[in-house]
Amino acid sequence: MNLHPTDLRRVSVFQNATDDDLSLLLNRGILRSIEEGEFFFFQGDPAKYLYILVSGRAKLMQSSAAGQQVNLRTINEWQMFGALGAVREKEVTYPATAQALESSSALAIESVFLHEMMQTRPYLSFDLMQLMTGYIQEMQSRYRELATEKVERRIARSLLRLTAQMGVKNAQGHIELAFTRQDLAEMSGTTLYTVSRTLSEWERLGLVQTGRERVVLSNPHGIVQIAEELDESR
Amino acid sequence: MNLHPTDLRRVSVFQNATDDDLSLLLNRGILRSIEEGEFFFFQGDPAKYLYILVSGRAKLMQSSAAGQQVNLRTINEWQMFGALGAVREKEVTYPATAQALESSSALAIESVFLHEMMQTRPYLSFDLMQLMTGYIQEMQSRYRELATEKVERRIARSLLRLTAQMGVKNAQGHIELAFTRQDLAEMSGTTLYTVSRTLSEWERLGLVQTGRERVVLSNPHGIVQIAEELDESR
DNA sequence: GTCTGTCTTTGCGCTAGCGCAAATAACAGA
DNA sequence: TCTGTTATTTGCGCTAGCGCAAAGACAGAC
Repeated sequence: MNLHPTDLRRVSVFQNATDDDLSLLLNRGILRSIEEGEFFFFQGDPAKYLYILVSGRAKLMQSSAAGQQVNLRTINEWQMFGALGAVREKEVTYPATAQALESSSALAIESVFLHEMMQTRPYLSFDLMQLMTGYIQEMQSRYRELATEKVERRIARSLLRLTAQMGVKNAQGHIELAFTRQDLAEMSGTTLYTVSRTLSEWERLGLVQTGRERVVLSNPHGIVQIAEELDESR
Repeated sequence: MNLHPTDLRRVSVFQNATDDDLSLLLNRGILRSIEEGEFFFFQGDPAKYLYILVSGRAKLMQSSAAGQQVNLRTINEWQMFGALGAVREKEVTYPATAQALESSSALAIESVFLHEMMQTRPYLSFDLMQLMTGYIQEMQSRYRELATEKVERRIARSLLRLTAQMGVKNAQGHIELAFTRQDLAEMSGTTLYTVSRTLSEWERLGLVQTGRERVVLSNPHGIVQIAEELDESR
Protein backbone atom coordinates (compact mmCIF):
# COMPACT_ATOMS: atom_id res chain seq x y z
CA MET A 1 0.00 0.00 0.00
CA ASN A 2 1.53 3.27 -1.08
CA LEU A 3 0.04 6.46 0.22
CA HIS A 4 0.40 9.84 -1.31
CA PRO A 5 0.15 12.92 0.93
CA THR A 6 -2.74 14.38 -1.03
CA ASP A 7 -4.75 11.22 -0.37
CA LEU A 8 -5.07 12.60 3.12
CA ARG A 9 -7.12 15.48 1.87
CA ARG A 10 -10.01 13.07 1.61
CA VAL A 11 -10.05 13.06 5.39
CA SER A 12 -12.58 15.69 6.41
CA VAL A 13 -10.33 17.09 9.12
CA PHE A 14 -7.57 17.65 6.59
CA GLN A 15 -9.65 19.05 3.77
CA ASN A 16 -8.15 22.52 4.19
CA ALA A 17 -4.61 21.46 5.08
CA THR A 18 -1.65 22.51 2.96
CA ASP A 19 0.38 19.98 1.00
CA ASP A 20 3.23 20.48 3.44
CA ASP A 21 0.99 19.68 6.39
CA LEU A 22 -0.15 16.51 4.70
CA SER A 23 3.42 15.39 4.03
CA LEU A 24 4.30 16.04 7.63
CA LEU A 25 1.39 13.97 8.83
CA LEU A 26 2.13 11.15 6.45
CA ASN A 27 5.77 11.06 7.50
CA ARG A 28 4.83 10.85 11.14
CA GLY A 29 2.25 8.17 10.52
CA ILE A 30 2.68 4.42 10.81
CA LEU A 31 0.56 2.13 8.69
CA ARG A 32 -1.06 -0.63 10.70
CA SER A 33 -2.79 -3.50 8.96
CA ILE A 34 -5.00 -5.90 10.84
CA GLU A 35 -7.27 -8.79 10.05
CA GLU A 36 -11.02 -9.05 10.33
CA GLY A 37 -12.11 -9.25 13.94
CA GLU A 38 -8.88 -7.82 15.33
CA PHE A 39 -8.62 -4.54 17.16
CA PHE A 40 -6.99 -1.20 16.57
CA PHE A 41 -7.42 -0.29 20.21
CA PHE A 42 -9.48 -1.18 23.23
CA GLN A 43 -11.66 0.92 25.43
CA GLY A 44 -9.46 1.91 28.36
CA ASP A 45 -6.13 1.89 26.50
CA PRO A 46 -4.13 5.14 26.71
CA ALA A 47 -5.17 7.26 23.73
CA LYS A 48 -1.71 7.77 22.34
CA TYR A 49 -2.57 7.53 18.66
CA LEU A 50 -5.33 8.65 16.42
CA TYR A 51 -6.14 6.68 13.31
CA ILE A 52 -7.21 7.24 9.75
CA LEU A 53 -8.76 4.25 8.07
CA VAL A 54 -7.02 3.73 4.75
CA SER A 55 -8.73 0.57 3.62
CA GLY A 56 -11.36 -1.79 4.93
CA ARG A 57 -14.10 -1.15 7.41
CA ALA A 58 -14.23 -1.01 11.19
CA LYS A 59 -16.63 -0.35 14.01
CA LEU A 60 -16.42 1.68 17.17
CA MET A 61 -18.18 0.10 20.10
CA GLN A 62 -18.52 0.65 23.79
CA SER A 63 -19.03 -2.08 26.33
CA SER A 64 -20.39 -2.03 29.84
CA ALA A 65 -18.87 -3.59 32.91
CA ALA A 66 -21.16 -6.58 32.37
CA GLY A 67 -19.79 -7.04 28.85
CA GLN A 68 -22.78 -6.00 26.82
CA GLN A 69 -21.93 -3.73 23.97
CA VAL A 70 -23.35 -1.12 21.68
CA ASN A 71 -22.18 0.06 18.33
CA LEU A 72 -21.36 3.74 18.31
CA ARG A 73 -20.56 4.03 14.63
CA THR A 74 -19.01 2.28 11.70
CA ILE A 75 -15.84 3.63 10.21
CA ASN A 76 -15.25 3.83 6.50
CA GLU A 77 -12.21 4.67 4.42
CA TRP A 78 -10.67 8.06 5.06
CA GLN A 79 -12.48 8.55 8.29
CA MET A 80 -10.58 9.53 11.39
CA PHE A 81 -11.17 7.71 14.65
CA GLY A 82 -9.74 7.65 18.15
CA ALA A 83 -8.93 11.35 18.00
CA LEU A 84 -9.92 12.33 21.52
CA GLY A 85 -6.36 12.13 22.72
CA ALA A 86 -5.41 15.04 20.50
CA VAL A 87 -7.71 17.34 22.41
CA ARG A 88 -7.64 16.30 26.00
CA GLU A 89 -4.30 17.30 27.42
CA LYS A 90 -4.30 14.96 30.40
CA GLU A 91 -3.52 11.32 30.06
CA VAL A 92 -6.66 9.97 28.53
CA THR A 93 -7.91 6.58 27.50
CA TYR A 94 -10.07 5.61 24.54
CA PRO A 95 -13.72 5.61 25.57
CA ALA A 96 -14.50 2.91 23.00
CA THR A 97 -13.03 -0.08 21.22
CA ALA A 98 -12.21 -0.11 17.49
CA GLN A 99 -12.56 -3.45 15.77
CA ALA A 100 -12.02 -4.30 12.11
CA LEU A 101 -15.09 -5.61 10.31
CA GLU A 102 -12.86 -6.85 7.49
CA SER A 103 -9.13 -6.80 6.80
CA SER A 104 -8.22 -3.18 7.21
CA SER A 105 -5.32 -0.84 7.44
CA ALA A 106 -5.08 2.52 9.12
CA LEU A 107 -2.56 5.27 9.47
CA ALA A 108 -1.64 5.81 13.11
CA ILE A 109 -0.52 9.30 14.07
CA GLU A 110 0.60 10.35 17.51
CA SER A 111 -2.11 12.36 19.23
CA VAL A 112 0.34 14.93 20.51
CA PHE A 113 1.55 15.58 16.98
CA LEU A 114 -1.86 16.64 15.75
CA HIS A 115 -2.28 18.60 18.95
CA GLU A 116 0.87 20.58 18.19
CA MET A 117 -0.10 21.18 14.60
CA MET A 118 -3.44 22.61 15.66
CA GLN A 119 -1.74 25.21 17.82
CA THR A 120 -0.67 27.12 14.74
CA ARG A 121 -3.29 26.07 12.21
CA PRO A 122 -6.76 27.30 13.12
CA TYR A 123 -8.35 25.60 10.13
CA LEU A 124 -7.38 22.22 11.54
CA SER A 125 -9.11 22.98 14.81
CA PHE A 126 -12.19 24.13 12.97
CA ASP A 127 -12.39 21.10 10.80
CA LEU A 128 -11.97 18.86 13.80
CA MET A 129 -14.65 20.78 15.69
CA GLN A 130 -16.88 20.44 12.67
CA LEU A 131 -16.48 16.70 12.92
CA MET A 132 -17.11 16.72 16.65
CA THR A 133 -20.29 18.77 16.46
CA GLY A 134 -21.52 16.27 13.91
CA TYR A 135 -20.94 13.43 16.36
CA ILE A 136 -22.62 15.30 19.17
CA GLN A 137 -25.69 15.90 17.07
CA GLU A 138 -25.81 12.34 15.86
CA MET A 139 -25.45 10.91 19.35
CA GLN A 140 -28.13 13.24 20.68
CA SER A 141 -30.53 12.14 18.00
CA ARG A 142 -29.79 8.48 18.48
CA TYR A 143 -30.22 8.90 22.19
CA ARG A 144 -33.62 10.44 21.69
CA GLU A 145 -34.61 7.74 19.27
CA LEU A 146 -33.58 5.03 21.65
CA ALA A 147 -35.54 6.65 24.46
CA THR A 148 -38.71 7.40 22.59
CA GLU A 149 -39.07 5.25 19.53
CA LYS A 150 -39.87 1.66 19.10
CA VAL A 151 -37.62 -1.02 17.83
CA GLU A 152 -38.94 -1.43 14.33
CA ARG A 153 -38.36 2.20 13.57
CA ARG A 154 -34.91 2.21 15.13
CA ILE A 155 -33.87 -0.68 12.93
CA ALA A 156 -35.21 1.17 9.89
CA ARG A 157 -33.20 4.23 10.91
CA SER A 158 -30.06 2.17 11.32
CA LEU A 159 -30.41 0.78 7.84
CA LEU A 160 -30.93 4.23 6.40
CA ARG A 161 -27.96 5.63 8.26
CA LEU A 162 -25.81 2.83 6.93
CA THR A 163 -27.13 3.42 3.45
CA ALA A 164 -26.12 7.06 3.61
CA GLN A 165 -22.68 6.17 4.91
CA MET A 166 -21.78 3.22 2.82
CA GLY A 167 -24.63 1.91 0.74
CA VAL A 168 -23.46 0.25 -2.45
CA LYS A 169 -25.86 -0.18 -5.32
CA ASN A 170 -25.89 -3.60 -6.88
CA ALA A 171 -26.69 -4.59 -10.47
CA GLN A 172 -30.44 -4.04 -9.97
CA GLY A 173 -29.85 -0.60 -8.49
CA HIS A 174 -30.78 -1.87 -5.07
CA ILE A 175 -28.83 -0.86 -2.01
CA GLU A 176 -26.80 -3.61 -0.46
CA LEU A 177 -25.45 -3.70 3.09
CA ALA A 178 -23.07 -6.20 4.66
CA PHE A 179 -23.76 -6.67 8.36
CA THR A 180 -24.64 -9.44 10.76
CA ARG A 181 -27.92 -9.36 12.64
CA GLN A 182 -25.84 -8.90 15.76
CA ASP A 183 -24.20 -5.77 14.34
CA LEU A 184 -27.55 -4.34 13.36
CA ALA A 185 -28.86 -5.11 16.82
CA GLU A 186 -25.98 -3.28 18.48
CA MET A 187 -26.57 -0.30 16.24
CA SER A 188 -30.27 -0.18 17.00
CA GLY A 189 -30.13 -0.94 20.68
CA THR A 190 -31.93 -4.25 20.52
CA THR A 191 -31.19 -7.97 20.21
CA LEU A 192 -30.28 -10.10 17.23
CA TYR A 193 -33.55 -12.02 17.66
CA THR A 194 -35.65 -8.96 17.26
CA VAL A 195 -33.64 -7.81 14.26
CA SER A 196 -34.07 -11.19 12.64
CA ARG A 197 -37.80 -11.23 13.24
CA THR A 198 -38.18 -7.69 11.92
CA LEU A 199 -36.20 -8.37 8.77
CA SER A 200 -38.20 -11.53 8.13
CA GLU A 201 -41.38 -9.53 8.45
CA TRP A 202 -40.08 -6.91 6.04
CA GLU A 203 -39.03 -9.58 3.62
CA ARG A 204 -42.57 -10.94 3.67
CA LEU A 205 -43.77 -7.43 2.79
CA GLY A 206 -41.27 -7.20 -0.05
CA LEU A 207 -39.30 -4.33 1.47
CA VAL A 208 -35.96 -6.11 1.70
CA GLN A 209 -34.17 -9.24 0.69
CA THR A 210 -31.97 -10.84 3.31
CA GLY A 211 -29.10 -13.26 3.40
CA ARG A 212 -26.19 -14.21 5.55
CA GLU A 213 -24.48 -10.96 6.54
CA ARG A 214 -26.47 -9.19 3.87
CA VAL A 215 -29.50 -6.94 3.61
CA VAL A 216 -30.71 -5.59 0.29
CA LEU A 217 -33.14 -2.70 0.37
CA SER A 218 -35.35 -3.54 -2.57
CA ASN A 219 -37.86 -0.88 -1.56
CA PRO A 220 -35.97 1.89 0.22
CA HIS A 221 -39.01 4.12 0.16
CA GLY A 222 -40.91 1.66 2.29
CA ILE A 223 -38.13 1.66 4.86
CA VAL A 224 -38.10 5.45 4.90
CA GLN A 225 -41.81 5.35 5.58
CA ILE A 226 -41.33 3.09 8.57
CA ALA A 227 -38.57 5.35 9.85
CA GLU A 228 -40.52 8.56 9.42
CA GLU A 229 -44.22 7.96 9.68
CA LEU A 230 -45.98 9.51 12.61
CA ASP A 231 -46.80 6.90 15.15
CA GLU A 232 -50.47 7.59 15.81
CA SER A 233 -50.57 4.97 18.55
CA ARG A 234 -48.86 7.33 20.96
CA MET B 1 -27.38 42.29 37.55
CA ASN B 2 -23.93 43.69 36.96
CA LEU B 3 -21.36 41.51 35.29
CA HIS B 4 -17.65 41.93 35.48
CA PRO B 5 -15.49 40.66 32.61
CA THR B 6 -13.49 38.36 34.86
CA ASP B 7 -16.71 36.62 35.91
CA LEU B 8 -16.58 35.08 32.48
CA ARG B 9 -13.43 33.21 33.37
CA ARG B 10 -15.64 30.83 35.29
CA VAL B 11 -16.90 29.63 31.94
CA SER B 12 -14.76 26.63 31.06
CA VAL B 13 -14.33 27.75 27.47
CA PHE B 14 -12.95 31.08 28.65
CA GLN B 15 -10.70 29.85 31.41
CA ASN B 16 -7.57 30.72 29.45
CA ALA B 17 -8.84 33.90 27.84
CA THR B 18 -7.13 37.25 28.40
CA ASP B 19 -8.86 40.05 30.27
CA ASP B 20 -9.17 41.94 27.00
CA ASP B 21 -10.91 39.00 25.38
CA LEU B 22 -13.33 38.80 28.23
CA SER B 23 -14.17 42.48 27.98
CA LEU B 24 -14.73 42.14 24.28
CA LEU B 25 -17.09 39.26 24.83
CA LEU B 26 -18.99 41.02 27.57
CA ASN B 27 -19.40 44.14 25.45
CA ARG B 28 -20.79 42.15 22.60
CA GLY B 29 -23.14 40.22 24.82
CA ILE B 30 -26.76 40.94 25.58
CA LEU B 31 -28.23 39.87 28.87
CA ARG B 32 -31.52 38.05 28.45
CA SER B 33 -33.65 37.26 31.48
CA ILE B 34 -36.56 34.88 31.28
CA GLU B 35 -39.06 33.31 33.63
CA GLU B 36 -39.41 29.72 34.69
CA GLY B 37 -40.79 27.60 31.89
CA GLU B 38 -39.88 30.04 29.15
CA PHE B 39 -37.38 29.35 26.42
CA PHE B 40 -34.02 30.68 25.36
CA PHE B 41 -34.37 29.04 21.99
CA PHE B 42 -36.22 26.26 20.25
CA GLN B 43 -34.99 23.28 18.36
CA GLY B 44 -35.00 24.33 14.73
CA ASP B 45 -34.39 28.06 15.30
CA PRO B 46 -31.39 29.51 13.44
CA ALA B 47 -28.41 29.23 15.77
CA LYS B 48 -27.45 32.87 15.71
CA TYR B 49 -26.46 33.22 19.36
CA LEU B 50 -24.66 31.17 21.92
CA TYR B 51 -25.52 31.60 25.57
CA ILE B 52 -23.82 31.63 28.91
CA LEU B 53 -26.09 31.05 31.85
CA VAL B 54 -25.47 33.75 34.40
CA SER B 55 -28.09 32.85 36.96
CA GLY B 56 -30.77 30.23 37.38
CA ARG B 57 -31.00 26.81 35.87
CA ALA B 58 -32.10 25.49 32.51
CA LYS B 59 -32.44 22.29 30.58
CA LEU B 60 -31.57 21.27 27.07
CA MET B 61 -34.03 18.89 25.53
CA GLN B 62 -34.75 17.36 22.20
CA SER B 63 -38.16 16.39 20.95
CA SER B 64 -39.28 14.02 18.25
CA ALA B 65 -41.77 14.69 15.51
CA ALA B 66 -44.43 13.04 17.68
CA GLY B 67 -43.67 15.46 20.50
CA GLN B 68 -42.03 13.14 22.99
CA GLN B 69 -38.93 14.58 24.52
CA VAL B 70 -35.72 13.65 26.23
CA ASN B 71 -33.51 15.68 28.47
CA LEU B 72 -30.03 16.03 27.04
CA ARG B 73 -28.51 17.90 29.97
CA THR B 74 -29.19 20.46 32.62
CA ILE B 75 -27.42 23.76 32.47
CA ASN B 76 -26.00 25.44 35.53
CA GLU B 77 -24.51 28.85 36.12
CA TRP B 78 -21.52 29.72 34.00
CA GLN B 79 -22.12 26.96 31.56
CA MET B 80 -22.22 27.68 27.86
CA PHE B 81 -25.01 26.33 25.70
CA GLY B 82 -26.21 26.61 22.13
CA ALA B 83 -22.66 26.99 20.85
CA LEU B 84 -22.90 24.85 17.74
CA GLY B 85 -23.47 27.85 15.55
CA ALA B 86 -19.98 29.10 16.34
CA VAL B 87 -18.45 26.09 14.67
CA ARG B 88 -20.63 25.17 11.76
CA GLU B 89 -20.16 27.80 9.12
CA LYS B 90 -23.32 27.13 7.15
CA GLU B 91 -26.66 28.34 8.30
CA VAL B 92 -27.44 26.00 11.14
CA THR B 93 -30.30 25.54 13.51
CA TYR B 94 -30.26 24.52 17.16
CA PRO B 95 -30.61 20.77 17.47
CA ALA B 96 -32.30 21.14 20.85
CA THR B 97 -34.54 23.41 22.88
CA ALA B 98 -33.33 25.34 25.93
CA GLN B 99 -35.92 25.94 28.63
CA ALA B 100 -35.51 27.69 31.98
CA LEU B 101 -36.17 25.49 35.02
CA GLU B 102 -36.39 28.61 37.16
CA SER B 103 -36.09 32.33 36.51
CA SER B 104 -32.80 32.66 34.73
CA SER B 105 -30.64 35.05 32.86
CA ALA B 106 -28.05 34.38 30.25
CA LEU B 107 -25.54 36.34 28.25
CA ALA B 108 -26.24 36.00 24.54
CA ILE B 109 -23.26 36.36 22.22
CA GLU B 110 -23.39 36.25 18.46
CA SER B 111 -22.07 32.93 17.20
CA VAL B 112 -20.05 34.55 14.45
CA PHE B 113 -18.28 36.70 17.00
CA LEU B 114 -16.88 33.74 18.90
CA HIS B 115 -16.10 32.15 15.58
CA GLU B 116 -13.95 35.13 14.60
CA MET B 117 -12.21 35.23 17.93
CA MET B 118 -11.22 31.61 17.64
CA GLN B 119 -9.47 32.25 14.34
CA THR B 120 -6.66 33.98 16.16
CA ARG B 121 -6.82 32.41 19.60
CA PRO B 122 -5.98 28.71 19.55
CA TYR B 123 -6.62 28.31 23.29
CA LEU B 124 -10.26 29.21 22.74
CA SER B 125 -10.64 26.48 20.17
CA PHE B 126 -8.97 24.00 22.45
CA ASP B 127 -11.11 24.82 25.40
CA LEU B 128 -14.22 24.55 23.28
CA MET B 129 -13.04 21.23 21.90
CA GLN B 130 -12.39 20.08 25.41
CA LEU B 131 -15.99 20.80 26.22
CA MET B 132 -17.20 19.07 23.10
CA THR B 133 -15.23 15.90 23.68
CA GLY B 134 -16.76 15.79 27.14
CA TYR B 135 -20.24 15.93 25.64
CA ILE B 136 -19.41 13.25 23.12
CA GLN B 137 -18.17 10.93 25.82
CA GLU B 138 -21.12 11.60 28.04
CA MET B 139 -23.62 11.03 25.26
CA GLN B 140 -21.88 7.82 24.24
CA SER B 141 -22.04 6.51 27.78
CA ARG B 142 -25.64 7.48 28.23
CA TYR B 143 -26.48 5.87 24.93
CA ARG B 144 -24.87 2.64 26.02
CA GLU B 145 -26.62 2.77 29.37
CA LEU B 146 -29.96 3.32 27.74
CA ALA B 147 -29.38 0.42 25.38
CA THR B 148 -28.06 -2.09 27.87
CA GLU B 149 -29.09 -1.24 31.39
CA LYS B 150 -32.36 -1.44 33.15
CA VAL B 151 -34.45 1.39 34.36
CA GLU B 152 -33.69 1.29 38.05
CA ARG B 153 -30.00 1.64 37.41
CA ARG B 154 -30.48 4.42 34.88
CA ILE B 155 -32.47 6.40 37.38
CA ALA B 156 -29.73 5.89 39.96
CA ARG B 157 -27.18 7.12 37.45
CA SER B 158 -29.24 10.19 36.67
CA LEU B 159 -29.41 11.10 40.33
CA LEU B 160 -25.67 10.67 40.72
CA ARG B 161 -24.96 12.72 37.64
CA LEU B 162 -27.15 15.48 38.98
CA THR B 163 -25.46 15.27 42.33
CA ALA B 164 -22.06 15.74 40.72
CA GLN B 165 -23.31 18.69 38.70
CA MET B 166 -25.40 20.54 41.17
CA GLY B 167 -25.98 18.65 44.39
CA VAL B 168 -26.49 20.94 47.35
CA LYS B 169 -25.98 19.60 50.84
CA ASN B 170 -28.69 20.48 53.29
CA ALA B 171 -28.46 20.94 57.05
CA GLN B 172 -28.12 17.21 57.69
CA GLY B 173 -25.33 16.89 55.16
CA HIS B 174 -27.67 15.08 52.78
CA ILE B 175 -27.70 15.85 49.11
CA GLU B 176 -30.80 17.59 47.88
CA LEU B 177 -32.05 17.77 44.31
CA ALA B 178 -34.92 19.80 42.89
CA PHE B 179 -36.58 18.07 39.96
CA THR B 180 -40.00 16.82 38.97
CA ARG B 181 -40.56 13.12 38.35
CA GLN B 182 -41.14 14.05 34.74
CA ASP B 183 -37.71 15.67 34.49
CA LEU B 184 -36.05 12.67 36.05
CA ALA B 185 -37.92 10.43 33.63
CA GLU B 186 -36.74 12.41 30.63
CA MET B 187 -33.17 12.22 31.90
CA SER B 188 -33.34 8.48 32.42
CA GLY B 189 -35.26 7.55 29.32
CA THR B 190 -38.35 6.27 31.08
CA THR B 191 -41.75 7.50 32.25
CA LEU B 192 -42.78 9.54 35.25
CA TYR B 193 -44.74 6.55 36.57
CA THR B 194 -41.73 4.33 36.69
CA VAL B 195 -39.64 7.04 38.33
CA SER B 196 -42.30 7.54 40.95
CA ARG B 197 -42.56 3.83 41.69
CA THR B 198 -38.80 3.47 41.90
CA LEU B 199 -38.38 6.40 44.24
CA SER B 200 -41.18 5.07 46.46
CA GLU B 201 -39.40 1.73 46.60
CA TRP B 202 -36.13 3.43 47.52
CA GLU B 203 -37.86 5.47 50.14
CA ARG B 204 -39.16 2.25 51.69
CA LEU B 205 -35.57 1.00 51.79
CA GLY B 206 -34.38 4.21 53.42
CA LEU B 207 -32.18 5.27 50.52
CA VAL B 208 -33.91 8.55 49.77
CA GLN B 209 -36.54 10.91 51.03
CA THR B 210 -38.88 12.36 48.48
CA GLY B 211 -41.19 15.30 48.21
CA ARG B 212 -42.77 17.48 45.62
CA GLU B 213 -40.04 18.42 43.15
CA ARG B 214 -37.49 17.19 45.64
CA VAL B 215 -35.29 14.15 46.18
CA VAL B 216 -32.93 13.90 49.13
CA LEU B 217 -30.24 11.27 48.96
CA SER B 218 -30.08 10.17 52.57
CA ASN B 219 -27.92 7.18 51.68
CA PRO B 220 -25.88 8.09 48.61
CA HIS B 221 -23.78 4.99 48.99
CA GLY B 222 -26.82 2.82 48.49
CA ILE B 223 -27.63 4.64 45.27
CA VAL B 224 -24.09 4.21 44.05
CA GLN B 225 -24.42 0.51 44.70
CA ILE B 226 -27.53 0.30 42.57
CA ALA B 227 -25.80 2.24 39.83
CA GLU B 228 -22.64 0.18 39.85
CA GLU B 229 -23.31 -3.33 41.02
CA LEU B 230 -22.81 -6.06 38.49
CA ASP B 231 -26.12 -7.30 37.27
CA GLU B 232 -25.74 -11.05 37.70
CA SER B 233 -29.10 -11.71 36.04
CA ARG B 234 -27.60 -11.05 32.61
C1' DG C 1 -58.95 29.75 55.03
C1' DT C 2 -60.09 28.06 50.64
C1' DC C 3 -59.49 27.40 45.89
C1' DT C 4 -57.01 25.93 41.90
C1' DG C 5 -53.65 24.04 39.30
C1' DT C 6 -49.83 21.11 39.33
C1' DC C 7 -47.29 17.22 40.89
C1' DT C 8 -47.24 12.61 42.75
C1' DT C 9 -48.71 8.01 43.95
C1' DT C 10 -50.56 3.55 43.10
C1' DG C 11 -53.73 -0.14 41.36
C1' DC C 12 -54.46 -2.51 37.22
C1' DG C 13 -54.08 -4.62 32.83
C1' DC C 14 -51.42 -5.18 28.94
C1' DT C 15 -47.90 -5.84 25.37
C1' DA C 16 -43.45 -5.12 23.16
C1' DG C 17 -39.58 -7.08 23.21
C1' DC C 18 -36.32 -10.27 25.51
C1' DG C 19 -33.82 -14.51 25.54
C1' DC C 20 -33.57 -19.59 25.67
C1' DA C 21 -33.47 -23.54 22.82
C1' DA C 22 -33.48 -26.07 18.87
C1' DA C 23 -33.63 -26.41 13.99
C1' DT C 24 -31.79 -24.80 9.74
C1' DA C 25 -28.85 -22.46 6.41
C1' DA C 26 -24.61 -20.80 4.57
C1' DC C 27 -19.88 -20.72 4.20
C1' DA C 28 -14.85 -22.28 4.59
C1' DG C 29 -11.43 -25.48 4.68
C1' DA C 30 -9.85 -30.24 4.13
C1' DT D 1 -17.98 -33.84 -1.00
C1' DC D 2 -17.77 -33.87 3.82
C1' DT D 3 -17.37 -31.49 8.22
C1' DG D 4 -17.02 -28.09 11.53
C1' DT D 5 -18.14 -23.40 12.42
C1' DT D 6 -20.80 -19.46 12.38
C1' DA D 7 -25.01 -16.98 11.23
C1' DT D 8 -29.95 -17.05 11.07
C1' DT D 9 -34.70 -18.24 11.96
C1' DT D 10 -38.63 -19.21 14.72
C1' DG D 11 -41.55 -21.18 18.51
C1' DC D 12 -42.40 -20.34 23.14
C1' DG D 13 -42.91 -18.41 27.61
C1' DC D 14 -42.10 -14.61 30.38
C1' DT D 15 -41.52 -10.10 32.58
C1' DA D 16 -40.07 -5.30 32.84
C1' DG D 17 -41.92 -1.43 32.12
C1' DC D 18 -45.68 1.29 29.95
C1' DG D 19 -49.68 4.14 30.41
C1' DC D 20 -54.54 4.94 31.83
C1' DA D 21 -57.25 6.46 35.51
C1' DA D 22 -58.37 8.00 39.83
C1' DA D 23 -57.14 9.60 44.21
C1' DG D 24 -54.17 12.21 47.11
C1' DA D 25 -50.71 15.82 48.42
C1' DC D 26 -48.79 20.19 48.07
C1' DA D 27 -48.02 25.19 47.16
C1' DG D 28 -49.21 29.55 45.79
C1' DA D 29 -52.91 33.10 44.91
C1' DC D 30 -56.45 35.66 46.70
